Amino acid sequence: MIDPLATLPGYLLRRASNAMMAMLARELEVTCLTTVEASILTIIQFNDGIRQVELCQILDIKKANMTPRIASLEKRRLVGRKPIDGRSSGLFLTSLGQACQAQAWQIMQAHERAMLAQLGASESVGFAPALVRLWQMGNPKT
Amino acid sequence: MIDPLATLPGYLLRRASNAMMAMLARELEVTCLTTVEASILTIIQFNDGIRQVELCQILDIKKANMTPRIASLEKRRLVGRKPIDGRSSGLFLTSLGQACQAQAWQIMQAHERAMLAQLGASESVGFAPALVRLWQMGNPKT
DNA sequence: TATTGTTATACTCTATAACTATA
DNA sequence: TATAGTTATAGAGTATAACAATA
Repeated sequence: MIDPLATLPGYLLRRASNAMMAMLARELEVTCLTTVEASILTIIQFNDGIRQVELCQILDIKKANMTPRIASLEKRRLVGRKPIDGRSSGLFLTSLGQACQAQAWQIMQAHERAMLAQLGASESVGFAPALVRLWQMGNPKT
Repeated sequence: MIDPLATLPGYLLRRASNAMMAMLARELEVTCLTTVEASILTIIQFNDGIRQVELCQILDIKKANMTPRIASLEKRRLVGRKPIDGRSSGLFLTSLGQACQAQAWQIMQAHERAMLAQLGASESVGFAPALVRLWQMGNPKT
């Protein structure tokens, strides 16, 4: 069977991304967090008091789709809100949220190490810079 | 604003993949094909008479989800079926399907060239091999 | 019995518009 | 007027189970 797409870096990019995301999702199951939830908790941990709209900018998620995610994290007592003004709040991690994030962060870092361990020196040296360039290529702004 | 995820190759992999897929989808709009439809047509073009189940294996799509995609391509007179036995057919491209695939293939190849043009020598040399390794890492079989 | 393809269904993710309340 | 957040909704993409027809 011939796979003409297997020669295209763009196709390989998608398949590699899907494979790694599926792997990370499985690894994060013990934390009861999805990959996006782990990302949200980690960003809040590093940016205490961040607002939803800023979270949306960083993760490129529409605000309408962020609302139910934050609501779920709040319902599970992982995230709290401190009013900033009448229309926005600063998000913070509860102590449970901090513990959950710490565990997820360990798993995410181990995942990265396992990924890089698969790559040879000539493959890994330019890997992250290449990805950053392509990411920026898709974002004509900035 | 601190983005702790921006240091993780796995996160960059996902962001780069999403950015490139969105760009390709926009570029393919003139063909009235989605990225997956362009992939399907291309695989059929290079594997005349392929069965749906084989297409599913190559693209890692569940057979239940392939059915409506092929039905749509058939309805649009891009793909036809030749009976193989009582339970399966070989897929082929109609002349319209061939023309459509050829146009999409040109766009996909131009897309790949534009991608690679963004990368420096040290970035591009190990890029595809790295992606293949990660893809295989997620597929313990074979 | 196993395989091919279909149907039905549900769940997630994403995208848009309209709404509120505040600034 | 613009912004932050919410609600409702529609469209993809994906996952499973059950089924018919055939090997």
